[in-house]
Amino acid sequence: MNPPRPATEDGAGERILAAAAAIFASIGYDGARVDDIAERAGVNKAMLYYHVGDKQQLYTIVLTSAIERALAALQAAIEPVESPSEKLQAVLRTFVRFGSENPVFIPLIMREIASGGAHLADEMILRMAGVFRFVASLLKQGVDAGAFRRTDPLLTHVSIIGATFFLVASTPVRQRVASIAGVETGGPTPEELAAHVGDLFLKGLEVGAKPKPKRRARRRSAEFPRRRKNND
Amino acid sequence: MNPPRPATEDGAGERILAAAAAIFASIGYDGARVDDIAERAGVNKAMLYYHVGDKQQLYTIVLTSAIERALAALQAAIEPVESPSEKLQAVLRTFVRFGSENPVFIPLIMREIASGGAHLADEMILRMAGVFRFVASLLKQGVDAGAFRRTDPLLTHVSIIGATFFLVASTPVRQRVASIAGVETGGPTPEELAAHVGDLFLKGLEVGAKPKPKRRARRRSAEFPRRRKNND
DNA sequence: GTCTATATACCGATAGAC
DNA sequence: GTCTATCGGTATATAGAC
Repeated sequence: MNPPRPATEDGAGERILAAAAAIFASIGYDGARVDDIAERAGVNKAMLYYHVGDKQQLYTIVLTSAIERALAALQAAIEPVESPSEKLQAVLRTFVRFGSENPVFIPLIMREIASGGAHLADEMILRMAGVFRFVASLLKQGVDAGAFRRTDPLLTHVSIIGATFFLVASTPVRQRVASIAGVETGGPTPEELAAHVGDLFLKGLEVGAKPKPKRRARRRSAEFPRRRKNND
Repeated sequence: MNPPRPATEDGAGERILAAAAAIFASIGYDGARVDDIAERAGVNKAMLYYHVGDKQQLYTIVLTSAIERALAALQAAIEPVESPSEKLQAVLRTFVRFGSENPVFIPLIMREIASGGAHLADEMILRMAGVFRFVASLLKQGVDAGAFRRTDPLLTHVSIIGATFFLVASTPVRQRVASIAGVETGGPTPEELAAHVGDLFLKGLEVGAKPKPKRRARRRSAEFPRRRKNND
C-alpha cells in the first residue's frame, strides 16, 4: 500500500502528480479516472500504482503540495514590501497570480469547500490554518498600525479567499455570462483581477476619515448563541 | 428519453428532486449515485427514471430550479427598501440566507465554477446572467445616486458572490481551521456572516469622504490588451 | 404505475509474466 | 521496473412481470 519511495523526485512521479492535479481539478476526485491520469502522464496504470500509490494517496499528495507551494509564494510575496496595505495588496495579487499560474489549485480547494471538507485530512486543515494565520497576522499588523479597521480575521480571510478564488476560477463562466449580458469585461488579466479585488478590500478595510464606530460588535453576543457543529 | 411529464408537480417528483439536490451538492455530479438518490427519496430507482428522467436531466432540473428560486428571493428582498446601500445589504443578506436555508445551492454553483462550467447549459448561463443584471442594476443605481464608487460591475458581482458563498459554504472547514488556529469564530450565525460581508463591501463600495481619485482606471487600457477567450 | 431482476459497461486495484 | 490481462465490485439504465 505504501509507495516504495517519496515519489516527489523528478521523472515519472512528477508527470503523474501533474496529470493527477489537472484531472482532479477539472472533474473532481470522484469524477477522476485513474486510467485517464495514467494516460495523461504517459505511464502505465500499474506503474502509477507502483510509484505513487492508490487514488486517495495521489489526491492527498496533489492537495498538500499545492497548498504548500501557495503558502511559500505568499511568504515570498510580502517580504519586499513594508506597509500593511502594500502587504495585503501583495497577498491578494499572489492569490490571483498563483491561482492563475497553477490552474489546478483553486478548483481543488473550491471542491473541497463545496463538499464540506469531506476529503480533507487534519494535515490539510493544518496547512489551511497556516495560510489563515499568515493573513491574520498581516491584518493584525494593519490594525496595530492604525491602517485597518478591526474585523473578524477569520471571516475576513474567508471573504478574501472567496472573492479572489471566484474571480480567477469564474473566468470561463464569466466570459459566457458577459457575452449574454452584453458587457465587455469578460477577459481581464490576472493583474486587473488583482487590482479590482485589491481596490475593493483595501477600501473596505482601511480606516476611513469618518470614524463611524462600527455598526455592530464583532464579538459574539448572548443573543446569538453558538451553533452546534454540523460535521457529519 | 424525455420524461412523460414536467415532473415538477408535487409528490414523488418533489422528493426525488430534493434528494437529488442534496446528493449532488454533497458529492458532485460524478460522485452522485442514482441508487442513493432513489433511496433517499424513498422511491424505486425505476420510478425515478420513469418520473424524472436520467441523471443528466435530474441534474439540470435541480440546478435551474435552484437558481430560479434564488433570483426570486433576491427580487423579493430588495422590494421593501429604498436606498442603494440598503438594497445592497439586502442582497448580501439574501445570498447568505438563501444559501444557508438551501444548503444545496452554493455547493452546486461552486462545483460548476470549479469545473469551468462544463455542465452548464446556455439556459443556466442565461439565468446566471439574470442574477448579474439584477446586481449590476443595483450597483448602477448606487453610482447614479452618488452613493457608490464606479467599479466594474461584473467583477464586483463575482467578488460579492465569491465572498458570500465561501463564507456560507466554508462553515464546516472554517470550524476545523478555527479549532486548530485557536480562534473562536468558527460558528457565526447567517446573520453575523451577512453583517460581516455587508460591512466589508459597503465600506469598499461607498464613496468615502476623501475623494482620492481612484488608484487605477477601471476601463481597459492599451497596456492590457484583451486576452483571447479560452473556452475549450 | 410500481417493482424485481438484469443487461451492459466501467472502474480501481493487482497478479504475474518479462 | 515495466507492462498485459484480468478480477471483483459497482454504476447507469432498462426490460419485463404485475
